[in-house]
Amino acid sequence: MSDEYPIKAVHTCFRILTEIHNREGAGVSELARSLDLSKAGVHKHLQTLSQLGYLSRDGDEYCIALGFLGLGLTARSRFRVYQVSTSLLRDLAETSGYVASLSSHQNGNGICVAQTCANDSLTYPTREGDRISLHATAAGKAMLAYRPVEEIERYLTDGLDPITPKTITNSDEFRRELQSARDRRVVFDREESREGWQSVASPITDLDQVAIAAVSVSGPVDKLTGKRLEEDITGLVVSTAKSIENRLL
Amino acid sequence: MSDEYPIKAVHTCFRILTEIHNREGAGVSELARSLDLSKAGVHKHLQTLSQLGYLSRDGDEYCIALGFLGLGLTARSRFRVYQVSTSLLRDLAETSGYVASLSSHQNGNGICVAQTCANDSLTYPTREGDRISLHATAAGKAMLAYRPVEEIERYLTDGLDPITPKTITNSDEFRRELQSARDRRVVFDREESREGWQSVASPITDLDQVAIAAVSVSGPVDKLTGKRLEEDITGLVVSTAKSIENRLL
DNA sequence: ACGCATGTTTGCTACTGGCGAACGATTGTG
DNA sequence: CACAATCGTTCGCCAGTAGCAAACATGCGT
Repeated sequence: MSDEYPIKAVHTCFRILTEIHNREGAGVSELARSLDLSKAGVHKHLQTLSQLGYLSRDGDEYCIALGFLGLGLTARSRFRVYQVSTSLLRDLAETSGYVASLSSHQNGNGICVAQTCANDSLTYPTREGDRISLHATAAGKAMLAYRPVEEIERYLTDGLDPITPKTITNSDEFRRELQSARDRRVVFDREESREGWQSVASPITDLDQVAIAAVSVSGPVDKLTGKRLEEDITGLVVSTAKSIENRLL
Repeated sequence: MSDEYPIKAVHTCFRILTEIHNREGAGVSELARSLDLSKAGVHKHLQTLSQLGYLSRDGDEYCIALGFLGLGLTARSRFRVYQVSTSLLRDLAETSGYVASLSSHQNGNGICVAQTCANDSLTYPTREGDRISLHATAAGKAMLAYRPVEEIERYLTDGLDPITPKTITNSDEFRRELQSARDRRVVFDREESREGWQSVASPITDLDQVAIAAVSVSGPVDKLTGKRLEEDITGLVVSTAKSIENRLL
């Protein structure tokens, strides 16, 4: 399946794009160096992408342009889960007082689809559209727990990279974590993906009990005591996830 | 400049993507037919893009996937104009009672960057992220009017394609339209881009009086009388554009 | 059972993606 | 002020691949 990408040029094209995305703008030499490509080659790609309206020059570096906005927003609005969740997410953020997110599962990847903050002082590091790891985040674990066994095993063989010192990297421990997620329909993230932040998540499953998305609330460790997290907010998250599932029927 | 795109494969890759985007999902044969490519070639592209997470199979057709969401949203949030406009746009939509939009100019293209509707019953056909034509929309004309002369002339030579029966296609008439836009800092769109819809727009310019964006309000012809459009709403649009310009300093 | 649509796979070849090297333009450093 | 070290860009060039035609597999409606 994942021999190699059939069309190499497209692959390098998106390698360049994501590198620019991560660096929030970059120049030719910079990109050629970090992607191990020739300057000339990178330059050709940048020219092509600029002409097509997917990159724009901002001073001396290339930046992601608005050409992607339409693609990204229609991809999201096609999602029924997203459509029915927006109002519920807002409520969840306000009653919990922290950051409420909707994440989705697509092709073995987790993506934060929508996010609402209770107030502007909270600057949660994950943003809408960001990829989230399936093993280190609450939403990721919630989704992974409700996926077919073979998919879980395949994920485990790829290895559980440590993202913070508290990330679960032991396979057996991780399997227990998923089992507990299935038992209680809730998972926690205790600084496993971002130091200083913890979360609670609950899965959103289809009629076959396969996860398609997850709801989560995240807050800074110093403002969110264990008790409040594990009791009050946990209840809110689970009931929001349930409500969303009902709206999908 | 626009000899040909240096990297053809990337060009066809995005031709395929936009075709899927326009059709809101498509299959291999369908795409090969309308883009005049071989089925095998299209298939390779689709496989590559799927593996990279930019397409997903939904039943029997390929759809734009969430991989683009991150790219699109960061492109937008990088825009200072967007950042400072959101609250003002909301106010504009509410006080006018119709649809308020912020459009931007990038590489000779217009794009609707943000949009707020006063109420949900309004279903304005242009959505966030959509390309808008520079000669048939109010926002497009507002921006074009405040661009360098050579750019305007270049645009005129490409031809003013009629989009609706009321689209201005005569070069001289169009030049007069732009002049009037410069005189009053306001332009109208009277069903020139969408039948049944009209708009008012005012440009947002930088210190050199070059347009970088435009603010507009759109409403259905049967609910928006000429008087209200040309007086009350026009004033609101112009003052909103001015406020945004001030916030940019 | 057949015909016709689809998606997928297989060689094959002309073309092109990506390389190294060289060229100006800028920068900043001694 | 000149030198060194960047940067982005352009130029040929060759191996490798993008894209083709055609065959194959599969599913649908008649």
